[in-house]
Amino acid sequence: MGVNSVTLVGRAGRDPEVRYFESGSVVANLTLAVNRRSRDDEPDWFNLEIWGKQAQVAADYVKKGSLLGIIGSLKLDRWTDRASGEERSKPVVRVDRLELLGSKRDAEQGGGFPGGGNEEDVPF
Amino acid sequence: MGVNSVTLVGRAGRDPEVRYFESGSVVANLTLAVNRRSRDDEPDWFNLEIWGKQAQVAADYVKKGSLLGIIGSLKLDRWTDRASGEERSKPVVRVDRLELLGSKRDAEQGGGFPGGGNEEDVPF
Amino acid sequence: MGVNSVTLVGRAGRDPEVRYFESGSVVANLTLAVNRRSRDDEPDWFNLEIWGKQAQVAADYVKKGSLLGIIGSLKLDRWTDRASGEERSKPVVRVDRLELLGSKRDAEQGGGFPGGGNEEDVPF
Amino acid sequence: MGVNSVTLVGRAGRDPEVRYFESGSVVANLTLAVNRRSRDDEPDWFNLEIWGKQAQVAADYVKKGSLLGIIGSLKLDRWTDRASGEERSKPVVRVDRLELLGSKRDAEQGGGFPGGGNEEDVPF
DNA sequence: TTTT
DNA sequence: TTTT
Repeated sequence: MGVNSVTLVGRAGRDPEVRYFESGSVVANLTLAVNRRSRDDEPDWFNLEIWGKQAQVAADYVKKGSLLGIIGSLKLDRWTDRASGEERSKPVVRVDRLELLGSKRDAEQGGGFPGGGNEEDVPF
Repeated sequence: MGVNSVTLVGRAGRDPEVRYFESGSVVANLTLAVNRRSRDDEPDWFNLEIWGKQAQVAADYVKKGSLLGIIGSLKLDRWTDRASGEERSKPVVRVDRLELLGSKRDAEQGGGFPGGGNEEDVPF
Repeated sequence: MGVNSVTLVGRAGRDPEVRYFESGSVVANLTLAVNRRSRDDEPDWFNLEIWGKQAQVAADYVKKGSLLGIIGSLKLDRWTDRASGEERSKPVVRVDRLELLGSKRDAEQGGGFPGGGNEEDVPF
Repeated sequence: MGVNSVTLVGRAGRDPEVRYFESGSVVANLTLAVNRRSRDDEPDWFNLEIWGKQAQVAADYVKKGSLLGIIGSLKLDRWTDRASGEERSKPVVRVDRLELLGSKRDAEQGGGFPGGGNEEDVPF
């Protein structure tokens, strides 16, 4: 009785942290910077959690700065702070699909979006 | 250079809080319970923020328990806790579209989908 | 290098057609009526294609009139019309996740979806 | 009573066609190639329809080959073929938000995301 | 804090 | 018809 779908495009803030469990499971964690509409705003930084094969893809191909597209769902990790006793929560995006968008090669070979880079030119 | 799209279906945990600003702006805030796949799990609770006309729709039609579909974007409200000096953040879903998908009252009143299947009959 | 995510909520126009292959694969096909913003407009009717376990869920629980939420991707089936030689295409939504959001029966009975509440009964 | 959300990332197959109406409305139409998971598969080609300010952005900045992210909804344009009398339909993605992904600056500077991880440095 |  |  719930639908929960999140699609994001942004850049990895760090190389992924990858953990291998004795069970054979793999999980990759990374942060993704997603711009807001106005370029003056700070981007939003989201915590991504990726399991299984896609985690291995992240481990092998995602680097700090990689442009990524992800499809997943949003969950709230909740816990009680020991010191203060306060309820805390951290949003985590559970990634179902990970797409590597563009690459260093893209950038080297040029192309892309003409006239970009000047905020005044992009009126949104 | 960012894409940020969130689609959720869940139930309102409370009647919306609506604030009217002197500027004429309206904002409605409410929490949405979105069930996880397993019914044993606690749902995720998300904070929704709705501006403008859709806020007025929320004020007029959304009640505790209403089944809602929303399309919007995910942002992280960030602040520094005065007492502890710690960085805090709270995820907020900024709603661009709000759909009323029915409520307990609908069900009680015999609402729902009478005689579906014939296109002429589809009452929505 | 592609991102393709579709989220829909609407009502099943017919009971699903389910096919079992010798390989053990299962596919369910159904149409979904999704309202446009204006209630005066006709809804959009989409073709859904569901494979595997979720197809079996569709076979067992989805009826004409069921309110469904789906997450998937959009593809265009293309072919050449034999008679006219023209290129044709039909959009199909490949469903990755299927959520049962209630049915006519729900509204009438005021209860949930048949067999619900017991995780073992809801194999997804 | 409908939810309809589509998020795509792909490349423009052509420069947009832009039409200006006497009413002052602007519409841009273009096709978007969205790759499937397997690179051996042909991409899906979608028809995009963009109105208003975003249409003007498309007119000014989108070129054949531009990498685009879009958020919108899926509709089916339907008509009856005059010659054959057959029902036809063509899927159209109505774009609510258009994002230009990748920029000249990216290309000029080579390699992704210089100095990432420090929010102050994030150049997008 | 929702709902089935 | 895009791109890698």
